[in-house]
Amino acid sequence: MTKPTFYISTPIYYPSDKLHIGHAYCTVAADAIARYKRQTGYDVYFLTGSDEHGQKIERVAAKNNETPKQYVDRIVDGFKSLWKLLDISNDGFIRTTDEYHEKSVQKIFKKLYEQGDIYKSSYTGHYCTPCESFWLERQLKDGCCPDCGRPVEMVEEESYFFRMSKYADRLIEHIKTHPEFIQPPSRANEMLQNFLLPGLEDLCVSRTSFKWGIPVDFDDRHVVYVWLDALSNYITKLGFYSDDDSLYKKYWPCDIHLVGKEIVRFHTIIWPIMLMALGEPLPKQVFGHGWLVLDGGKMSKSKGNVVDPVKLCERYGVDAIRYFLLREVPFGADGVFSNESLINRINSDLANDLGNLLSRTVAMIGKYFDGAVPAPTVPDPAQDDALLSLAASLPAAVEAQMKELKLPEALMEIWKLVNASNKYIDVAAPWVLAKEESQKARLGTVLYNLAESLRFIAVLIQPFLTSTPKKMFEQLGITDDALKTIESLSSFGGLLPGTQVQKGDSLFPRIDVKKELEELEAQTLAAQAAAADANAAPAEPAKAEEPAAEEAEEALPEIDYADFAKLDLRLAKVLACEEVKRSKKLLRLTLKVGAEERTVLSGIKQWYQPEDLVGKTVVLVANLKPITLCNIESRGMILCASDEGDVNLSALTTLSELPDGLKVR
RNA sequence: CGCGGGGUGGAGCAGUCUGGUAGCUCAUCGGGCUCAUAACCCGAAGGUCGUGUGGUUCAAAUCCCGCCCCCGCAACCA
Repeated sequence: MTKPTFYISTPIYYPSDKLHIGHAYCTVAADAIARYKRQTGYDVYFLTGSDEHGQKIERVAAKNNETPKQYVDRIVDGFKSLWKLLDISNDGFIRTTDEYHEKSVQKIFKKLYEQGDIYKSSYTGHYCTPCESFWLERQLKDGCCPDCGRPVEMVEEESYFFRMSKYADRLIEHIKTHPEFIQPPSRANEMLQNFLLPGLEDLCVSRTSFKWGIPVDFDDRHVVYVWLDALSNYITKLGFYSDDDSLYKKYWPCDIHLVGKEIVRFHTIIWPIMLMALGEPLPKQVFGHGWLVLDGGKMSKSKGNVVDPVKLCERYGVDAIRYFLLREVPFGADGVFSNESLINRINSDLANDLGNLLSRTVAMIGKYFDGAVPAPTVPDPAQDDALLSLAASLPAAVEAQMKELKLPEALMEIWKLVNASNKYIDVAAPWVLAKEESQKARLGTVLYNLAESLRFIAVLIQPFLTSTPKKMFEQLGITDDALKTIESLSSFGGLLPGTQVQKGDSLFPRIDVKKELEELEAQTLAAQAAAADANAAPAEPAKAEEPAAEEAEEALPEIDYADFAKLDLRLAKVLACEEVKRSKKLLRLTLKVGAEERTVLSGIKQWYQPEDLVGKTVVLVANLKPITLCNIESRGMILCASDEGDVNLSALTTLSELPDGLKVR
């Protein structure tokens, strides 16, 4: 009989930076699921990888004086070594720069073009000429390029578009009839309400503004743009549209795409529509996991609070980190990361409960039976039943949780046996039995039950922790691989009496919380000081962080008077001012400019009450191209001054009262 | 009226769908034990379940309505 297949993927991560603990979380979770499925008899394919194209990479590489390829090679090596460190058991690693992928994507693009789902049109956006890049509205900083601080202009670029709207109805239908498709279910509502039901826009799928991407083979000025390239990885790695698509035939459709909640949208809208257009089956499930949130809020480079998984592993060990990630975060929701919660988790669950249990059990077998596991000859149902029946029911209990991808709950089930074993020791009191020679057989039974329970535990935690079960088997003296399988748990009593146990090191040394936190605090301070030094001294740029923004801050290029004269600046009187409903930022101002009245929107709700402004004279850029925001046309902008973080802001006005309409120059 | 999630003992969460004595982990306090990594086991204290003293009901954390606060997504700082 052939095994059923199971295909699981993580996102392919973007190598613009090193990976942080959030990426590690997703990949470790996928790994635990993959290992569990293998353990329970599936033929698993587990895929992860890297998404290597795009302008950002092109640019970061240039900053490092590397070619994009050199740069991604280096960073992706880092990805791979992190996964190795974390004992990730992926079967494949795809890089979007791999040749098979590029070829296959070109074929996909061509097919969609030929069948009319991709068409050529043009795209209008904010363009920064010196940087040669397009920016989204919200990326702009004070209306200027976030990279160099210079003004952007509206530019049209020829692009290919993917006709998503054509498949929207089918997708809506699919989501409604397949409740398991988007998990957790709240995400499905979000997608439906926010994107699908209001109507899909066609997606821009090519760019001419940069080169670092897969060329469109029939129009080489264009490069395939992000999603069509990246999402395809899930099938190109399996050989889709290649000479050998046997893996594709075997494993597709995917069982689970595990993704962060921020990219659920792309995986549940763009990706299925791409597959529909290709005439291929859709993945069975897209699971959006939550984030590891730091004490102070979201993890971000600018806050300087990014948690490096490598450092954590060095300090606490890989299994401790894996355990924390899998246990602490409710799957599908956000979880909080803090050093304190990490250390507490390690101490209580791993050191106190599990490590200590193994230690005391092995020690007693050593002490009372010279290290040979005794035979269970004298059962005492009153004491033993609770333990034995719990152990017997455990594999099914774990399965029930894993079926719903409830990883923390699965671990909690296993820990019930850990706790029950500790309690069993207390109830059976082996040290009392040891005092009476007549109780020796009963003592042996108690210790046997403990050792066997530990074997159950070791077997069941194998998907979650990787080195710990090995150490446990070693200390328990179990060498027969048959005793390490899930099948060997079908009955309690697989462990052979006479097995020689071996006292070893503590599984998880206990951490002194207070001392540890103090030390970490000191380290953080040192790191901050070092960072400050690095900023002050323009020495070797160890890593290309983001100094560019600051450099650009002071110096905009000189302009001629003629450039300035293009601005029509006017004094304007605020006749009326009201909040724009549905907007967090905008105030709607009615201005009198000489004989004229006009409506101007300004994003200053945060700083001004509407009544603060009425009657005031402000400076208006009168000949700015009108724009529609929140369905209101804004004709011009008023000038304000603000500090770096936009903490303080003030609208500009005049020192003495002057009539509105006057020219400012 | 954009969409969604959340507000439960000091901290983090479950319970809400299918109303019926408010549960778990950690921290605190008391006790037990000494095999073990000052670990383990037992017990206690601590909550008017955001709010209206709203509605339905014999009965509401749970269902309905209003309001407040937090967080994410989306959309707009011209």
